[in-house]
Amino acid sequence: MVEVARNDGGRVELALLLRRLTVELDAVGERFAKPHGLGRTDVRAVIAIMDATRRGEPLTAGGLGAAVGLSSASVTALVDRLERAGHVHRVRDATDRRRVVLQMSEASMAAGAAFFGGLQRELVAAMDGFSDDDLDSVRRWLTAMTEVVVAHR
Amino acid sequence: MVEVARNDGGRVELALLLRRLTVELDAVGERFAKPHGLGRTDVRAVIAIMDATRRGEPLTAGGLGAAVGLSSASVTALVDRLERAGHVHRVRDATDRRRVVLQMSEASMAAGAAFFGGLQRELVAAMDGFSDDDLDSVRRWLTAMTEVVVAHR
DNA sequence: CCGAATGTCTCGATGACCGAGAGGTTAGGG
DNA sequence: CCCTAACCTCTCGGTCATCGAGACATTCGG
Repeated sequence: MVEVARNDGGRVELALLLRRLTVELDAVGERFAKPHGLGRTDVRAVIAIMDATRRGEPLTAGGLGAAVGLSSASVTALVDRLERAGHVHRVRDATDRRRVVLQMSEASMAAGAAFFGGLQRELVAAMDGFSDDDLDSVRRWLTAMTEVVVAHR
Repeated sequence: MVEVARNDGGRVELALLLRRLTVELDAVGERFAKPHGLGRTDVRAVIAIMDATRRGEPLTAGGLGAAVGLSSASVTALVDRLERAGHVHRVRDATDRRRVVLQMSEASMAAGAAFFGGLQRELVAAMDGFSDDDLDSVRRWLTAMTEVVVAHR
């Protein structure tokens, strides 16, 4: 690894920086989860539900399972946990009464917005020191890296 | 979120791109874990052991626990699993015989290098389309973002 | 109206994790 | 040389997240 870092123009270093950043972002997730009595999966679930709600396409139990990669049995247990903790409500869909749509509670929506929204604002603020050209480079880079990662099997 | 995206020069979009990328990188970890009979934690452990070994400071059981945030009991179980699967060996430290240092097996080292090294090569290759200035912008940005994330409590 | 498809939940089993504490090892002071 | 405190790892018992299989309710097409 180190020995490769000679004539690559620092490209390997960027890969390592990226890994470091993802590790730290992971840690942030845990710092959010702990005080709220949530586990890893629960945070992913909450984020998925909030994202879907914001998109105006509320998640169903099944959709949540697909989103976070859980079996139906696990989704039931997961939603039980989140509901018991007051983070989501189960609501029977009016048009298809087999389905259960998940709604975030006001309080949890606010808590999530405060935590992650706060982080996002800090990140955006830290971008003030960058020119539009800088940020455009970053955007293209992030897009390229994501494509590689998605394609990697 | 969307409504903030008007006059920020795409900064929020970058934050979302970053999140997308971390999610995909997470998925890569799982694609590595599954076929090798490993769990989430196991992969983190293997990476920690490989990193430490490369640094020339082999991890002990206790060090591994600190690195991945597990109790000593869990570390024992974790190392049991990895050892049973043939990924690591327990070796009593010669100078301090209380300690157990962990060594990756040749085979697993090779498998890890093939998988993650391969991904790294693809990432580096995808950076060919970027100028040195581009990459310098990216480097500064990654560094700045990491600082924000680390500082966020 | 009936059967197949669909969405969610229940049950029992498995495995990862933790807290408490046992057991062996080292270092330092009488 | 021994005793004790500190240290590192492992064992034990319990808790919780997850899964596979299948039950139950609902919808949809013929």
